[in-house]
This record gives sequence, structure tokens and C-alpha cells, in this order.
Amino acid sequence: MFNFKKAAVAQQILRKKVQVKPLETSINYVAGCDLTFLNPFKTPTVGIAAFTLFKYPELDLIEKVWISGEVEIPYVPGFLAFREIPLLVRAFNKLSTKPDIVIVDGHGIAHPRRMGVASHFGVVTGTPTIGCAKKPLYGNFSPPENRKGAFSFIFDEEGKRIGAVLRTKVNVKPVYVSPGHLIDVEGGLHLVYNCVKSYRLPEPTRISHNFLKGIRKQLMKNNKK
DNA sequence: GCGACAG
DNA sequence: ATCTTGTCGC
Repeated sequence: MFNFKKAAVAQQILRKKVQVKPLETSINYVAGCDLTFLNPFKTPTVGIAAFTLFKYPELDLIEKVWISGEVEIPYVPGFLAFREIPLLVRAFNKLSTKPDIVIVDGHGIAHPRRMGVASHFGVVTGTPTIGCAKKPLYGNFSPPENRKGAFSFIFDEEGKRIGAVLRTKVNVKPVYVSPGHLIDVEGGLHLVYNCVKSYRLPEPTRISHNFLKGIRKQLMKNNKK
């Protein structure tokens, strides 16, 4: 079975490789990704991972890819990356065009050991990443004002900025943005906000999720026959 | 000791 | 993290 104690040690080693700094390249393509499970409450189960690629800043959809496979590691808060990364990397490799940055569904450095799934994915693939989660995991913050575009920063125990809480839509819960790799807090915040249209989640994440919904439906149907 | 705890 | 339906507020 999976050893979470060793996984925590691995995260402590990997965190030294995370680079939080201004993005060095211009953004022409941005990708989003997501996972779904045939039975999310059972492990092992079959997981499906998807990537969607968009032109930036127009947000025109360019490509969609997916892959499925067995997932054997259970979800434990703080260790999401170990469950999701194998399939995410396989799906990422199917993209015919590599994005300049990836928005990952989960946290980056706003994590107990600064190694959320976004940072982990960024380090193992050498890609700039930004985490965009729907719920808080780690850090101190005050809720942002109820205006679209309002935000407040997330701080660690030492008072260092590790992310931001961003209101992408009025009267809707905010999202939690933190650098994954090769970008900083401000840059990530700006990118996520530029990827938001009329919904709570940025388009790359939202479209990836919707895409997977259809794939999952097809797979469930084929499973029965 | 207790609560909190991405997906 | 899934699915489905109804309900409420803007």
C-alpha cells in the first residue's frame, strides 16, 4: 500500500525545485486539466484525465485530449498529487501543442509543504503552472469583497504571500489561486482572472470538467455492454 | 485534545 | 471527486 510518510519526505525534497518567480515567456497558449473517476468513493478505481488547450488571450478552444487508467492511490488531503499526477502527465503528453502555462484544478504552493498538485505537476514536467482550487487547504486570509475581481492574499505562518483568494463572480464563492511553478502570485492571479468569462471557474478548468463529463458518460455506457 | 482537511 | 431534483435569491 502507499506510504504517505515517504510521500511527505518526497514532497520536502521536491519543494526545493519549485520556482516562484515572474513568468519569463509570453503566453500564447494556456491549458486546463481535470480528472474524474468512475467511482470516486472507491480505490482502486478507473480515472479519466483531460487537458484542454486554448489560444491566449482570445480563449479560443484549440485541442482536447483525454486518457483513462487505473488509479490505486486514495485521496488524502495534502497528497492529492500522488493520486492524480500519473494520469495527468499521460494526458498532457497527448497534446500536440504544448501550452505556455497550465491551470491545475487544486492548489500550488498554498499547501502545508508547498507542494500542491499544481507545483508537483509543474516540477515533474518542467512546465509553468498555476493552481486554482475551489476550497481552501492551507494559509491565512480574509474573505475578498463581494465584487467581481476582488481578491485578498493568502499568507503562510511566516507571513509570506503564497496565493490569493479571488472573487471571479458576484454572489458566488471565491476561488483559491496559488503559483504552481515558474510564475509568481501576481502573475498567476492575473492569468486566472483573464481566463474567466461568465462563470466561477476559469475557462480552461471549466471546459476540461465539462469535456470529462461526456467522456465519463460514454465510458460508463461501454462498461455495461 | 480538537477541528480542519485540494480532489 | 458523482448524479439528480427542487428551491431560493439576484
